[in-house]
Amino acid sequence: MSIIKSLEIKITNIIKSAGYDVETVKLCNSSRPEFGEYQINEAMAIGKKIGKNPREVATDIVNNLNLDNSFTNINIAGPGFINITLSDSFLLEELNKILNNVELNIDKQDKKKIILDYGGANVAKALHVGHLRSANIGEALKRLARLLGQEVLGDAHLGDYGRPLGLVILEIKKMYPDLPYFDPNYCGDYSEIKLPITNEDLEKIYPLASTKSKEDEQYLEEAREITVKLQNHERGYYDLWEKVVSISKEEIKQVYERLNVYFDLWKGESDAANYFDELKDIFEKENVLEESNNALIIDVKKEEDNSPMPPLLFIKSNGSISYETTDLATILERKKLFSPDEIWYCVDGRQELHFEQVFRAARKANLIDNNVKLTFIGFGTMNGQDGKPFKTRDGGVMTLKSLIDLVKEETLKRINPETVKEEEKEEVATTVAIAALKYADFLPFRAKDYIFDVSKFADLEGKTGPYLLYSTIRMKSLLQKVTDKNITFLEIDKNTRDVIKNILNLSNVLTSAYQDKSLNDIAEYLYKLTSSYNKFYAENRVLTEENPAKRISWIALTSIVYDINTLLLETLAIEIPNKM
RNA sequence: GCGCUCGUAGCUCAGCUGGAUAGAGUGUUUGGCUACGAACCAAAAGGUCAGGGGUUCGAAUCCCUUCGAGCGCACCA
Repeated sequence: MSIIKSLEIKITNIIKSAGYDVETVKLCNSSRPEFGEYQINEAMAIGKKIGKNPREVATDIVNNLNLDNSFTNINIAGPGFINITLSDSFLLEELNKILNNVELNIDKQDKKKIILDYGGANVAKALHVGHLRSANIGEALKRLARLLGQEVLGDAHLGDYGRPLGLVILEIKKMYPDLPYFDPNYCGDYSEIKLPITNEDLEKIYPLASTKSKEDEQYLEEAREITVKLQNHERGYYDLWEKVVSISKEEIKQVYERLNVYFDLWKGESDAANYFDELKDIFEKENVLEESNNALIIDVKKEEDNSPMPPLLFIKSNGSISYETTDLATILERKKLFSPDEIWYCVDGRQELHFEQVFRAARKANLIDNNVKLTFIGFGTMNGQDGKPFKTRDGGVMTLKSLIDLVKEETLKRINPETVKEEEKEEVATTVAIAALKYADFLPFRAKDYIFDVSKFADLEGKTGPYLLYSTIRMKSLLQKVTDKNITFLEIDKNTRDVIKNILNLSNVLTSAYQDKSLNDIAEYLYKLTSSYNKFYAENRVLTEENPAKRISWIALTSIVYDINTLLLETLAIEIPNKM
């Protein structure tokens, strides 16, 4: 259990023993440090509830707090704020407990099995800046949940189905009509055919086909037909589709790996489609399907709705499956294969209505147990500086690869030639660039739209990824020079007090990040902890300090901060280079 | 039209289940390397928390309203 949590429990009991009824007490960081390090606000809430002067309540509580030697400098201020400071003896004991294992200062969650759907990659489309958030946030949430004791399966849920693929296949047919895939009389083995198409070609084919389909009704109709053929696994077309998917998947994997994003499952929408017949049976049996305009729909309106809630389109009028239905089939698939306790969707916030429809339809047909939580984790849209969804100057989208390269140009300029070997420069620059990119992406609250600006990512000073890497490497470098044995906390002095306070706050931060499903808390905390340490570092000389008790305590402090930084950067999927 | 999200320092953003005097980074001005790694540290300046009203001991935070921005509203995914 974390240090703060154990104190909160202790204080709760103290308040109860003073004769007041409380559930859980929160030990808050003081907003007025001159009165104490922490404050307890409960006396005012209790006073209000039972109609007693809050200062009297506070006095009763303080009388009992005084009996515990964990606290010093206990005082009451204003309408009934109780201010306290933690005693040195208490802190020393607790810090030494976590010195060799900072995870002892982390509160775990009740164990659950979670499937996390993130990434948002689509076959035959380049990963672009819009995919950055889902990859970053999803990967970090996965690691955070694991750190807090959950079992998590990350699923790429590849967009490998539906009309975009129909369009791609159609365009390939137009370009290479003589390929055996389109020859109904071909009886040979498709795996022997060499496809004259690379991933780079694919990334060009889709936009081209998409534009054509908007201008040419006939073309669009053909694409629709091919989409149906694919969904029916028609020979030739389906084989070509498989080839296209495998080419694209390889490239997507590589870009994700560069971002330290690793999926446990590479399931796609097409896998879920295999569950469609079973899904349809369930929905028919539950009697929730209706016919409307030649399509099959599910009414998901509720009486309490005061906003538009369109019906969920189950089967389109041309017989093809909508992506709502694909998502429903995916729920069924996940239930059957993994029986999760929760499914999280880390996707663009604009899809909220879509998922609301899907969740409601799933509940209506009892597709999944009522106690299985379906959670929408929407993130803000990445906009350009004009406030509209981001486009490059020529109107296109910026790929993730080119964004990484742009930032790398900046980091490369600043690599220290005295510590980094020439042949390692490129790799280190890439690692630092990705840290800059990821950290800048984590800072704004998840659900808010944000303005995409390359210079924001290329900024390498101040509250940035490189700052954290640099500082952490510097701590490591210091620790490697230590010659003292038996490192332990022996004393606490005013130089280290601020850093220690930040160390204690670790679990609070992780818990609130987990509750909000937002990483900005962790990103802020890393900066706060690191900068408080850097202030200490600038004002004191650790290794040459003559007072051995001070020196050894300072080394212990450095060690804990280093361990926390390492752990949290790992959780954010930010890699730390050895030198930079 | 209906709904969702939002408006905080020049810029980019925290803070929002109500707590004491509003917080960072950046930019501007200034100081600190004979140094455990200066991608660092310190200081100054910068605010009608979009406007108005309400709830109360207390509001950036909750409620109402006006203005402004972005997004969504069945056969794209």
